[in-house]
Amino acid sequence: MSLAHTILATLGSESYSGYDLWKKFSQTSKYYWQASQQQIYRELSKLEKEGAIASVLIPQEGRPNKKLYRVTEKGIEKLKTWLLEPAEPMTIREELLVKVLAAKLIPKSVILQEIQRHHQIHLQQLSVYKEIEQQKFSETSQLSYEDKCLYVTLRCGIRYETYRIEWCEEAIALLSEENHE
Amino acid sequence: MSLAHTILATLGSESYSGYDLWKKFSQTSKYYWQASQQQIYRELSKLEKEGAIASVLIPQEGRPNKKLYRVTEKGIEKLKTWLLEPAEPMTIREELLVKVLAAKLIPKSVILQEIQRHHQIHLQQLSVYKEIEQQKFSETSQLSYEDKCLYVTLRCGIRYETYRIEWCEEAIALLSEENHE
DNA sequence: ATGTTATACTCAACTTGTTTAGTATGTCAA
DNA sequence: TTGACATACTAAACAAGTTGAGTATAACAT
Repeated sequence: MSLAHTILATLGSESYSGYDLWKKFSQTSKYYWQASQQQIYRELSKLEKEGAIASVLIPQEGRPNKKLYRVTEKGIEKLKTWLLEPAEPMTIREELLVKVLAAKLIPKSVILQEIQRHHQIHLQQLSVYKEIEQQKFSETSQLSYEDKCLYVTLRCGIRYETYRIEWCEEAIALLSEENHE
Repeated sequence: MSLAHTILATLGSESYSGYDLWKKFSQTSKYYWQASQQQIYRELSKLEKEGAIASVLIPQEGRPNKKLYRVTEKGIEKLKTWLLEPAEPMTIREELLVKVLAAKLIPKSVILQEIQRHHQIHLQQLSVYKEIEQQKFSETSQLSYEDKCLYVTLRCGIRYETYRIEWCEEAIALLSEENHE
């Protein structure tokens, strides 16, 4: 859907190779869009074919050559057009919730451990985001509008992890109770 | 991915037609899995083909006939096997965040209005969930384990909407500031 | 010397998800 | 009586996402 637009937006500020984009997407961009390496390479060749991005081959010593991509005027226009369209709230697909929904079929300890595991994962991701917040956005009042936009996406990531953590804690508390009817 | 399992879990407690499932998925099941009518019908025929569910044709007067589906033993086994596997935290894909990321390319008012619109949508969804909470889960201490599982999924929906609402408010506050550097 | 990890990219098969178009019946309001 | 809406389902093309295999180079540790 908007992987193409995410790539265009990312290439707007800096040039990236497919591999760099993948690393960025699987690390810092985790909180707004995730994509696999193959998806990114495929999208890049599609975008290049339609002229939204252009590449230069960078010969490298000691490691494989790479293709550096940049957005073209056409790509900027495509991005702008999309930006003016309304964004739909994303559809929710929570695998863990489906498991909770059918939890009566398996031992309680299994589902509790699974929620506990997710709790840990989200705690860890939260600490990564908070680290970024401290290092890059400690003085909020002095950010440019562009940086504020970036910061707002990070805040969403932080709030997302917090929501997941708090839900895990509530779920464990509720399901651990022994006084079921 | 787990649409099939969501269907199996749903059919575990009650028989549904494809149409009924679609209504359930687009109304109350909004907070754990969403699927379109076509996706549900396709998944149903696939599940029936592999023997995980079975159907009976219910002739109806005054309206088209319908196929009522129920889970088979094989379906229960399939579900149980899946329940014992770990669930991966779902990938995040927030279209609105990608727009915020590239917001510098369009007038500030456009993005602020869009966030405002999402704020409204989530406020409304939250009130729907809170209504369900009041009507079905007002006395938490007296719920059976099975109902507690259901309640925990609703709590996730409530927390999700709250997280979105609070983020929208924070984003509007931050981006509205006039003292950018 | 061998295995592992990291860089950097391509191809193909497959499953999911979306979009659009149908078929058919009945209710209700303008 | 015409159109909109609700029920109930089917089909098919297309886009997006996943999984697995493969090519190639170089650094680093065992």
